[in-house]
Amino acid sequence: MAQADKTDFFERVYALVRQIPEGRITTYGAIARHLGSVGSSRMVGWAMNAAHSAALPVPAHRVVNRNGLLTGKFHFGHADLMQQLLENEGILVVNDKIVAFDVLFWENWH
DNA sequence: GAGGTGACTGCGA
DNA sequence: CTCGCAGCCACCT
Repeated sequence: MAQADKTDFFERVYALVRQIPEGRITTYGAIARHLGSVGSSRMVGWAMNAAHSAALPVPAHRVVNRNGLLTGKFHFGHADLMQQLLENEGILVVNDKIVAFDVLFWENWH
């Protein structure tokens, strides 16, 4: 299976994000930590950038920063799109920030 | 081959 | 509480 190298890195991120149930969210640090690279949190965000080219849809709107702030909302094509997607799943967002984000925080990968 | 950038995080002042 | 700096790894020019 020596076909995917660094591409596998993105797939790992996509896999984790897709495993997030509807109405739940996670953080870049949690994903990076699960990947085994806590300091590579930036790579997680970069993987999301490639998510736009992903064959399957990646609920990147469920991924926010450590503060629960919609940092990547600007990359969804529209600044309010990410918030609309979250609200559409029952997640309340105020000031581009997720309410009770620590409660909705998904980290069941452990 | 080298430099710069980036959807982050943590710690110090 | 707010602001600034350094670390991290992959991609782009």
